[in-house]
Amino acid sequence: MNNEIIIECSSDFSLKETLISGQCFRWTQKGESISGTAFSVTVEMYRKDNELVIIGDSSENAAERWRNYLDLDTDYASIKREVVALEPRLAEASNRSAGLHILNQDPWEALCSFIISQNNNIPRIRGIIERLCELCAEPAVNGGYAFPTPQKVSQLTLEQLASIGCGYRAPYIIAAAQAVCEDKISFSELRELPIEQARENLLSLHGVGPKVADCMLLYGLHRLECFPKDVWIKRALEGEFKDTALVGSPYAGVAQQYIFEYIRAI
DNA sequence: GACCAGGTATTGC
DNA sequence: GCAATACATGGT
Repeated sequence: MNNEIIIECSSDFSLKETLISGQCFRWTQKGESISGTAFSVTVEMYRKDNELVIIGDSSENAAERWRNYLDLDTDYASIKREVVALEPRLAEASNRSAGLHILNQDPWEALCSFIISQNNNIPRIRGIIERLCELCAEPAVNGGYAFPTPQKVSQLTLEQLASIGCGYRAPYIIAAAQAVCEDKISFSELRELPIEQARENLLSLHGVGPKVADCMLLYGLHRLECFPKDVWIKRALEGEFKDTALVGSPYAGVAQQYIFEYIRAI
């Protein structure tokens, strides 16, 4: 394992806050390093002062790819200042999540993962996703499995999906996969459309409601204005962040992540 | 054994 | 339109 990439990055980035957070489900912390799979490549990453070390990806554009995935070129310090200015009660939560970035995940993986997430808990979501990958994805470079393509998923039977424990969500998963295959859902379109239209588009999928649509747009297409409201966030909006001005701001999604991690940690 | 989890579809008023 | 309810599953 000598294919080591070194990426310069500022102190304003935290691997742990970013990858061990509710926005993704396939990363695991082992001591000081974090390992997982994205773009069909399995890597291990750790932080060393102002350098990020990534082990396991020997492809030519590896550094650029991970730089983009981890969103290292976005100025989160200024985003944080902006949302805290708008909502002073966010000061503590944003400090606790210091260095959290919103990933540039594969949009299909985000859509599928958050369909699975509905009325479900995080450990179980992770388990279902891993079993889905083992069931029908290609082996990843450097071990483990890729995330399965929509083509592969669309061909699964309800029985196969039942066998990995995804419960009543099985038909939703197949419907979403088919919609992507048939280009009824186009991620390149969703990336460009005004947010309300992008949302409408996703809501046409059976099994995708407002929360999953917002998660898909925020985590899969980096639409940072989306503010997914799950049970935890709704609780926060009733209590500690009652009548917040955050919803509707251009970086509401980043604030949402701060609040999500904060509320859950209490 | 009831209750909960990064909700949604369906039904009934 | 809005409030209730069923839905699979596994953990507490």
